[in-house]
Amino acid sequence: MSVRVLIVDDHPIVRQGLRAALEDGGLSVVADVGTGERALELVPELRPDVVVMDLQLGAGLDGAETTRLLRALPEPPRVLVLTTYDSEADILRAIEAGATGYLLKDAEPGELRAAIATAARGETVLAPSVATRLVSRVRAPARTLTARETQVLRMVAEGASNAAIARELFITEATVKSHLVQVFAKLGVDNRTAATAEARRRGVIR
Amino acid sequence: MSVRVLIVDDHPIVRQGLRAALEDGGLSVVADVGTGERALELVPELRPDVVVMDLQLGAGLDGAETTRLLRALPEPPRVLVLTTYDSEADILRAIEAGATGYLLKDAEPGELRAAIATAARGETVLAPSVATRLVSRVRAPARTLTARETQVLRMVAEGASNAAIARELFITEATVKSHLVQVFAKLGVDNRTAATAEARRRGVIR
DNA sequence: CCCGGCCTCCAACTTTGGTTGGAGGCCCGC
DNA sequence: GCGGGCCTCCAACCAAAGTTGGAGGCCGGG
Repeated sequence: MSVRVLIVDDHPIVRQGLRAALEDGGLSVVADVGTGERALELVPELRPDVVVMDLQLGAGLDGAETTRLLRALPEPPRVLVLTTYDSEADILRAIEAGATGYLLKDAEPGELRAAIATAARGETVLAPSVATRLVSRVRAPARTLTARETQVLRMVAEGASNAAIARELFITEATVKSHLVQVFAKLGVDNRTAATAEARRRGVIR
Repeated sequence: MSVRVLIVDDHPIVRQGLRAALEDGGLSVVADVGTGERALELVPELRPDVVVMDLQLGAGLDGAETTRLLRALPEPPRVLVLTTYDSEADILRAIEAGATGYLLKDAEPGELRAAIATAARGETVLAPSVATRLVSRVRAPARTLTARETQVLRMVAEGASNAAIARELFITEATVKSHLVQVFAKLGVDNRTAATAEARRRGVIR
């Protein structure tokens, strides 16, 4: 019996392409939808084995959040993330939300079908570039930013001053500077603009 | 006789989706290719009326450059850009490269087919959000950055210091600061990190 | 229980960035 | 030929940002 798939992507063109690619390969596409909300409605009813999920879904629920909610259902489907970006932040969010796999949209239809079969069996499947990122993250002994540091960095990237950040977070400017010292050291830079550039490059912010 | 279309997109899934959407609508897809180079090879031979072009094409020629080269051919095809982003920089580059239209990938298949018909007649077709950006750009009396200002801003966004920028451009730091004063005023901000954030938001840098 | 990481804060200092109000040369279009 | 935009440069000042070398409280794991 063939694997039952539900497609979540906000682009109609991509939905149509996926459907064609999967049905050509003998898979059964039970539905294709454009929003996370719609996916949450249909999954309990249609019981797909695998949900193919885009991360960027326009307004409303995003792909990672939808994945988390789907995985919280009784007898949840496997979720295979299929997206354009391989930023570290996206990958980590998706995996920690419970995704069984992470593929990029430049995948060939054949790879994609193989990945769905693998995901249906509950085995993890990662695109090569995604795997590389994860491995290098494990190897590099986690010069990883803490939650607070990331939060501060994100505000810096928006153009906020230290004073503004302090106000918004109800801490002193001294503390903001302390966090930034850590951030600069971890990213190997020495000023805030370089930090946002490097963070973007590494994908810790988008 | 039906409109002849050639598809250029680096994602096989999207190519398949586009092909399905267009053929369902009675259009004739003469080929779909993944690179600009391949498009340049096939167009003189297949003579499509309209080329549907993604801007992001991975390695090699990008969509804007490919558009420019296609439009330089004898009896060139119309080029309809179909992409994910509506950044000002992308839009301007595409239009000035000779694109006849600019649509976003969240378009419905029906809209897309209508746009192709319009483009085939040589009329311009813009997605609403793209049109809005263009109009607001015309209305706002061109608080537009000069070449030099953009160059400096781009280096700022990379995290370069004023001193580093001065060195690289063979000008003094005073000049760099002068340019930045202009940039800040035009973008309505008062520091370099906010400037890069705003520039990114407006799509003047990516 | 104590160690380590995280978050908070401080003072005092140096450096960089940003502001103000200029100026001159160049080139283009009117 | 001249006005205007662009690019260049200057001095001097003020305001942020970044550095250094601390410290204390909290929490979770060994």
